[in-house]
Amino acid sequence: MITNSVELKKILSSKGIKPTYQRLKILECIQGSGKHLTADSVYRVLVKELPTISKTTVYNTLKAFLKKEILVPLTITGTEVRFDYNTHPHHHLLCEKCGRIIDVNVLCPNLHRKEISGHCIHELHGYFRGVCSDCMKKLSKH
Amino acid sequence: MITNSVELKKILSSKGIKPTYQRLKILECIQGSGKHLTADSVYRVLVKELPTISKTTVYNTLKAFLKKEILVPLTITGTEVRFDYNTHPHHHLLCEKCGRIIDVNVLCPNLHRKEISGHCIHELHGYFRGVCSDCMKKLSKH
DNA sequence: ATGACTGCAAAATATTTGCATATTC
DNA sequence: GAATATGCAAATATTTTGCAGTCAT
Repeated sequence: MITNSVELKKILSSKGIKPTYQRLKILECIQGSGKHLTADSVYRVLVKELPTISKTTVYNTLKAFLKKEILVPLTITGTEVRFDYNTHPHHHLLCEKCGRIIDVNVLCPNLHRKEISGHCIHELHGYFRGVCSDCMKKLSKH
Repeated sequence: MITNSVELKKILSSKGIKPTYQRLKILECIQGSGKHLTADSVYRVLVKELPTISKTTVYNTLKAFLKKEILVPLTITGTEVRFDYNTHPHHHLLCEKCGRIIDVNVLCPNLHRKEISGHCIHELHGYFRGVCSDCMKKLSKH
């Protein structure tokens, strides 16, 4: 990731979102982490250097980012939403051993379909459940 | 759906789950609905004819069914888990207009892969976001 | 009577809302 | 200074946990 604060500001402005300090920090946090953070984890990271930030602002902001399609929601665990910086479509793996969510690149013929049996398709979310390669290695040592 | 109470009882027994009255009712409710219910909607349906049933039992039971792979969790909205009676793997569509979750049958070459870049795959969940055919029809009338 | 199942109440977790204050153009 | 954004506190929604009572074998 080479995207810096100035570029993130441009992205927000181009989508009609005022690039306030909090909003920039929230976007920077998610795109810089390389992970799939929840609203709560974004809050916990930011509150260290920005002690006055509130969870409400984090939630408001993330919701706005979703609407403008700056972020994509990952709803894999079912009890929390994670946020993915919207680069290109890809699948995910939820590791049943360590709980991590890992990017997986697979070819999928359905990724760019616009219509399926009369339904209009906007996007495809695919995720696998299984055991990640790291956990597989640990298991095979025993 | 032709599966009846007797067959459901067999399914539970064969998976090592004691087929109590509550458990049978819960499974019957989900498999008979043809929909994708949440724990809360299962509870609200059952409490009408079984006023003493508790949400705790519904949650306990559904969790046990997941572990034994009698049901599959649908985690599409991100703030609630829906339950699908596990017949054969299929994709879903979340309609952005009406909010319904609809079964979609698509061919997917990744549905039966057991391994991807070192990760061990147990199952694939795929869902589309878009507008369902019913809502598309309504839209085109204007 | 032993172990598993059920259900109430309370806790924990995740998210939303109302409203007053603060910030920005 | 009008409009928008922020943040506190309280409310809501979903799920989990502790524990006591119940049921079936």
